[in-house]
Amino acid sequence: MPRSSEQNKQIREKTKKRILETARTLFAKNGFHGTSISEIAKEAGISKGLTYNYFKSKTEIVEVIFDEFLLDAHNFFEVINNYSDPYEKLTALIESSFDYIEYAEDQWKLNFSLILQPQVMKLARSQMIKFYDEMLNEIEKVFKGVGIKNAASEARVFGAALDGIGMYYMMNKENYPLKKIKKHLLKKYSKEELQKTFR
Amino acid sequence: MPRSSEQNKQIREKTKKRILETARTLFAKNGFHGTSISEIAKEAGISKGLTYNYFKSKTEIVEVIFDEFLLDAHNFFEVINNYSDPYEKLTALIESSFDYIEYAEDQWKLNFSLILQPQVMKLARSQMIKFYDEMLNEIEKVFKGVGIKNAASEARVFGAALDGIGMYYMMNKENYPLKKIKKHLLKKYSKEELQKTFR
Amino acid sequence: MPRSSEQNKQIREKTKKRILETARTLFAKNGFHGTSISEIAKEAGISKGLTYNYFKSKTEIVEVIFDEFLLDAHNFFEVINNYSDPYEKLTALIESSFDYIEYAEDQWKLNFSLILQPQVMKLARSQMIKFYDEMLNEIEKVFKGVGIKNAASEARVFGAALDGIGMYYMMNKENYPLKKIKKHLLKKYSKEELQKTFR
Amino acid sequence: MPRSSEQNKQIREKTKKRILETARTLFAKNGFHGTSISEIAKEAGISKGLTYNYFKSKTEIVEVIFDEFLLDAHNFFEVINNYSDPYEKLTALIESSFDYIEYAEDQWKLNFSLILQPQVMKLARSQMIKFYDEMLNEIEKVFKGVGIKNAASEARVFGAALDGIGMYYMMNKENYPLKKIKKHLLKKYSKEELQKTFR
DNA sequence: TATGAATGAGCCTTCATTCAT
DNA sequence: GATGAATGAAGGCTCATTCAT
Repeated sequence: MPRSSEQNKQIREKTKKRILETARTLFAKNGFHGTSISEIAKEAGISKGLTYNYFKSKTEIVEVIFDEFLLDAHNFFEVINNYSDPYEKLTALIESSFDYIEYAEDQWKLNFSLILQPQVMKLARSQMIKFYDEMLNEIEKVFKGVGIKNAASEARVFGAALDGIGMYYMMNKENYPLKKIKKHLLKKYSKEELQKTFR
Repeated sequence: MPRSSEQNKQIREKTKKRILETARTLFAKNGFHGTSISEIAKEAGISKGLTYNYFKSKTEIVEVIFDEFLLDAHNFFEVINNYSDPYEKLTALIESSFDYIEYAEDQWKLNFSLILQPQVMKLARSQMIKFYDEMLNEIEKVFKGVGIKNAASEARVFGAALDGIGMYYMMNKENYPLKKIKKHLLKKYSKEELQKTFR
Repeated sequence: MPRSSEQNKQIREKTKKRILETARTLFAKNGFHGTSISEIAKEAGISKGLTYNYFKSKTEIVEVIFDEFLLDAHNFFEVINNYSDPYEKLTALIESSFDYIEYAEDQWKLNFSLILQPQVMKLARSQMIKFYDEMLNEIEKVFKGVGIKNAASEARVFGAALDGIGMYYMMNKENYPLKKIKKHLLKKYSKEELQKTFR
Repeated sequence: MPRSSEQNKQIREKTKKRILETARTLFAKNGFHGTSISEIAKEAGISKGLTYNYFKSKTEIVEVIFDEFLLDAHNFFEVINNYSDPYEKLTALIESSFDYIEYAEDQWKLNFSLILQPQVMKLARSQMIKFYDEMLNEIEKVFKGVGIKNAASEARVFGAALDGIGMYYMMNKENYPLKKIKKHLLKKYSKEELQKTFR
C-alpha cells in the first residue's frame, strides 16, 4: 500500500526544506558557482539524484531561496507599517535591519552575492532593486516624518550605512561591535535625540 | 637575433599586466568560480598555456590582483595624510571614496566578492580587515579632529555608508544618483556645515 | 472488501497491456535508449514503481513486445496458408505487408531498430532471422508456384522491396505514395499479369 | 617553442578523423543514445575531455558524420552522371549500391538509425529525403531510358529493394547471399536482358 | 617566450531500479 | 496492487593544469 498523500507531503516538505537550508548556507559561504550539488546533497544527508526530485536545476534552487527572501521582505514592510508613529517606525526599522544581519546572515550574504553577480540569476537584480527602492522610500518618508532635512539623500546614506554595516560584520564577525553600533544608531535616531537636534 | 633581456622583461611585464587587468574585470563580472582561465587568456589575447608562465595557478592571479589593491590602498592613506587640516582630510576621503567606486569599479566588486567568499583567498580576509581597521581609525581621528561626538561609532557608520553606497551603485548604476549623494556628503561634512552643527 | 482474484487478474492484464502499448509507441519513436521508464509510466498513467510489478526490467518490456510480434508473425503465416492458390497467396502476402506497414507502424519501426541494434535485445536477432527465412521461403514457394524464374533470388529481392518500401514510408509518411505502390505491385503480381509475362 | 601550425593541423586532422571513425562505428552499432562519449574516447584512444576540443557536443559529432555522408552521396551522383548510356548507368548504380552496403556498412546503419529516430538529428531527415528523391528520380530516368514501363513506381520498388537488401544483409551478414543477389540484379538489369524483355 | 593538444577530476543532470509504506 | 521517495551509477560537458614542441 502506498504512503498516504499526507505522509508524502510531509516527507517532501521536510526534505525540500533541508535542501533549501543547506543550499542557502553553502551558497552564502562559497557562492553559487563555488557550491556543487554533491556538496549540498551530502550536507543535507541525501543522495545527489534526489535533489532533482525536488528542484529541476541548481539554478531553480537559488531562485526558490531568493523567492523566500522576497516573502520575508514583504513581511518586513508589513511589520513596519504596523506602526503609525514615525519615531517608532524608525526604531523598528533599525532593529529589524540589525536582526536580519545577525539572524539571517546566510540570506544576507547570498543576496549580496547575487547583487555582485547578476548573471547567476537574472531576475534577482530587478527584484532586489525594487526591494531597495521601496525600502529607501519608506526610510525617506520616515525621515520626513521626523523632520530630517534632505530626507531623500539622507535616506540613501542611512540605508547604505545599514548594509555597509552588514558587510563589515560579515567580514569580521567575531570582532565587529554590532551591538554597540546598533545601540548608537538607536540612540541617534531616537525621538529624544531627533527632537533635540531639530527642535 | 634573440631578444635582449631588457626587451624580454618589457614583454613580460606588459603581458602580465594584461592578464591581471583582464582577470580583474572578469572576476568582478562573473566571480572567481565563474571565470575560466581560457576566458581570461582569450580575452587577454594570449594562449592558455602562457598564463601558467606568469602565474602558477588561477588562485595566484587573484592574489596578485589583491596585492595590487593593497598597494593602492596604501597610496590612499598617503594621499590623505598629505593634508594636515582635518576638514580637508575629510573632504579628500569622501572624494577618494566616490572616485574609487566609479573608477575602480572592478576592483571594488572583486573586493566585496572576496569579503563574501573568504574561501577563495584565505589571506584576503585578514588583509582586508587590516585595511578597514586602518581606514576606520583614520576616519575616527578625522571625526575627532572636526569635533564629531561618538567618533568611534560615527566613523564606523560613516565608513559603512561609503561602502553601502558603492553596493547600491553597483546594483543599479544607470539610476543611482551617485553624484548627488557625493555632493550631499561633501556638503554635510564640509567645514562650514560641521562648524555650524558643532559650534 | 478485497478484490476477487478474477478482478485482480483483469486489472493486471489491462495494466500490462497498457504498459506494453505505451512502450512500443515510445520505443518506436525515440528508440530503446531514448525512452525512459518514467516516460512510459507517465504516459501509461501509472507510477514508475508499478512498472516493476509487471516487468522485471526495461529490457524485459522490449522482449515481451517482441514476443508479441512473433505471435503476430505466426498468425500471418496461418493467414497466408489459408489460401491454396499461389496467385491468391501472393496477393494476400502483398496486402498483408502493406497493411502491416500502415497499421502496425510502431512495431515495424521497433523491429527495424532491433535489427540495426542487436545489442539491445540479443535474442531478437536470431528470431528475426528465423522469421525472415520462413517468410522468404514462403515467397519463394509462391514465386515458383506462379512460374517466376530464379525464384530464390527474386523472392529475396521482392521481400527486400517490401521492407524497403516500409522504410521509405517511415521516412516521409506524408508524401510517400504508399497506395500507389501497393496498387502497382498488386497489379504486377496479379494472376493476369504474371500469366501474360510467363505464358 | 610552439608546434608549427602545420604540425597542429596534422594532429588535429588525425585526431578528429579518429574520433569520427570511432563514433561512426559505435553509433552504427549501438545507436546514438546507446553510445557514450566515454566509449568513443576510450575506443579512439583519447581522453574524454579531448573530444570536446574537437566537437562542441555529442550531437555535433553525428552531424559532422552525416555531413560527410552527404558529400559521399554527392560524389555518387557525379559518378553516375559520368555515364551517358542508361544501361551503363544502371549497372553502375547497382554496383555502387552493393559496394556501399558492404564497404560503408557503418554509415549505412547509422543513416537508417537516423531515419528511424529523426529526433536525434532534425536536419538529417530532410536531407535524407532530398537524397532519396534525387536517387529515385535518377533511377526513374534510367528506367525510362531503358524502356521499363511504369518507371516511376518501378523505380521506387527497385530503390526500396536495394535498401531492403541492405537491411537483410545487416541482419545476417554471414549468411546473406549478397554477391549472389548482386549478380542476379546485374543480370536482370543488364542491357541484354532488358532488351530481351522489352524488345 | 609561446602555443594549443591533451588529461583527468569534477560538475550538473538523468535514469533504471529499489524500497518503505 | 500501487505509490513515489530514494539511491547510485553513469552520461554529457567544463575546466584547471600539464606537456611536447
